Amino acid sequence: MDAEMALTLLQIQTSLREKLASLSNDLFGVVPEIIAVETPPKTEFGDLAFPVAFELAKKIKKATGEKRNPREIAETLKAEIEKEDFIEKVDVAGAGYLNIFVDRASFLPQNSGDAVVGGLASAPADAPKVCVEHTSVNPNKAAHIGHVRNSVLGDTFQRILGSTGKRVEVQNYIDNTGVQVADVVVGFIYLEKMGLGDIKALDEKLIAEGRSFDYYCWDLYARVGQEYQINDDLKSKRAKILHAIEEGGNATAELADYVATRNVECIIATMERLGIRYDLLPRESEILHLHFWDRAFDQMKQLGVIRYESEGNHAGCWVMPFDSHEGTDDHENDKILVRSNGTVTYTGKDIAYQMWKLGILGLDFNYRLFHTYPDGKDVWMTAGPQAASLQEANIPSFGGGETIYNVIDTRQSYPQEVVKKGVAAISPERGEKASVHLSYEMVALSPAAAEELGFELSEDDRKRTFIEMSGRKGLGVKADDLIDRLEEKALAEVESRHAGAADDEKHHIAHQIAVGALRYFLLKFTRNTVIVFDFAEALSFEGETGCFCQYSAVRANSIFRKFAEAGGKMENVASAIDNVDAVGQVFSADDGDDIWSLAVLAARIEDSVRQSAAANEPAILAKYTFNLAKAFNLFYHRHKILSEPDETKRAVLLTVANMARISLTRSLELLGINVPERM
RNA sequence: GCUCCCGUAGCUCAGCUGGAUAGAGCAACAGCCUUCUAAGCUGUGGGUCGCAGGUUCGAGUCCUGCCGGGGGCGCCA
Repeated sequence: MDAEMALTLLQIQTSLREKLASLSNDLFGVVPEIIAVETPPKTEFGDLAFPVAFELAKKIKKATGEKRNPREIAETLKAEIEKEDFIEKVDVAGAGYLNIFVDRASFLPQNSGDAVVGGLASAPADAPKVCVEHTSVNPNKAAHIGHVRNSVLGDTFQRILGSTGKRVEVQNYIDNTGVQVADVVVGFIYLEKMGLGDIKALDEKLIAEGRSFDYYCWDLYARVGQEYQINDDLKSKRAKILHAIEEGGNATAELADYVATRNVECIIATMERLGIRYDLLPRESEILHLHFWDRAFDQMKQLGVIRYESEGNHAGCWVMPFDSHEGTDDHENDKILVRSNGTVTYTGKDIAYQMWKLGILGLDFNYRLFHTYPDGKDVWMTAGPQAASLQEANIPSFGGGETIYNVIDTRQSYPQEVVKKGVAAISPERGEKASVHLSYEMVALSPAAAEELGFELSEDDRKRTFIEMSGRKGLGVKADDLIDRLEEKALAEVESRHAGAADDEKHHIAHQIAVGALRYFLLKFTRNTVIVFDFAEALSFEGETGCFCQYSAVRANSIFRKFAEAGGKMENVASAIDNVDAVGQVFSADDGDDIWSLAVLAARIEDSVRQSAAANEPAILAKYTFNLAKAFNLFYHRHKILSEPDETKRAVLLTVANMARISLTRSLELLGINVPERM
């Protein structure tokens, strides 16, 4: 097969778009801004559909006043388009659709095997870098299911970007000097009466008992929250503790650092269970101690993007003028970055951090190796000024991304808007498009789920459609608990199917199924849908689930295992499908459309990934994956592949099944879901 | 009060920059395991796309208003 002649579906699509644009210009003297392409609702309608004639009719009328029939326009285009040799035929359908039928017999060998995902490639070393920040759980407690939505979205999006040729750096911001950490520190010092030594001893005791530090902190944080309500004295301690932590270089800060770091370790371990990893953990303490804010502040003052207020409500503050956002009439729209007492707001610090991410701050962190994953991948953490002299030789270069994606829930869209506008004001040439807020809705609990967790609800709460999780109240589904339950349930299923398998293997499979279930569950919803968590739904392995997709891929693999065991050779299959006439006959038979529909769906993976990347919406890829799995299951039931007597047809069935499993495996991989050996 | 998002089958959700007969899963009912794994497949029922106007050859999708639900609006983070 001539490699230069091989065309992927997306290339065919692009080529037709270009052709249609020039034809429009040549034949009608107008060019639509965009040539829309659709997927026809049924295989009988073709493989690609262009509603371009409607658009042209509109344009022509506007330009000349002449009313043209879309069908007639489509007929004119059809005659030209049909000349392309990768096209079998073109139909004009409906009111004027241009339906394209790809030449199946020549498409198949060109896109068989790994070629079906050939358009997806990892980034070359000199590719532009983008940064994705996700997870960013306050390091004062265990991660809950809401945090996992963030991490799974970010991790999946990161994988998607990578497959479109971007070099991706994943950051997990650690707010180690914030109020949430301070709250737990207040709990340790004033409620538990513990010092650093006591906490370390507690930590060892917990490990010995098989309990985890982040769970302990989860409960302690909730206790502190409760206590604050009735104990003003305790609450007054918080400000002092917070100040000591921010300042650093004292016993309280040391204690806080231990607590925060242990929680980070626990959270990283939780995420690692789900296949989620990071390149860098930037910490707030370094942003403070390396004076990132001061640098950002200087730049903003120099450029005049912020203003000192000498009178009014904000007298004594430095503010960023911000007039286009939603706000109350009672408050001016300007965003305060430096308070009248001289302290910096969170948004101020965030602007400095965003500037660093974009490479426009003019300062860098120091770094230290934080952790190495079992396969050798390193995670780095930022380090303070004292680390400057002992910087390791081979520290990767961090930050300085072309585009920065911040995965943060939608409730923070206002401060994110300020950050974006702020850095765009500092660097107009990069502009607002360099900062993307990948927002998503929260994961809430159904009243039933909250009660299942043992929380007592008021009458009013019970009537609500959902109840927000709250770390402060200790209300939430902890990530590790849910993963444990999923693994347990999956293990029971594996036991019942493969009782004879080794324990290691059974556990491994159960783990893969659990991860698939959880990740798919969180990815199938679009970002702006509130997920009302329901145990039954989250624990399901049937229907639209990760498990369903995995099962489909496992079945496909099993066909090829059997095929190889019987001495089958894929080379023979490849040469059999080079027979264009015979393959053409298979596709023109009664079930030809049916077989082709799976091949063409498998070939749509690249388009799906690109759509997903362009819309910043992993759910698009999740839906595609499920549809492909479903289509394969249907194919599997309709066609007896290995026992097919006709040699060419068998080769076609095997080729199409192979395309489907390669595509399915790849799209699952992009969702962070592995295909088990057996299920 | 200002502002953003949502309202699609009994339930939970898709519906690609306006396009073909509005789809999927769950739940319900009826079928399919001597044949590549039944965590599967097939079939049936189920819809005034919140309501009312408007733009368009064409509206679940765009515009306006209203109703209902949620978020945001701090010298918190």
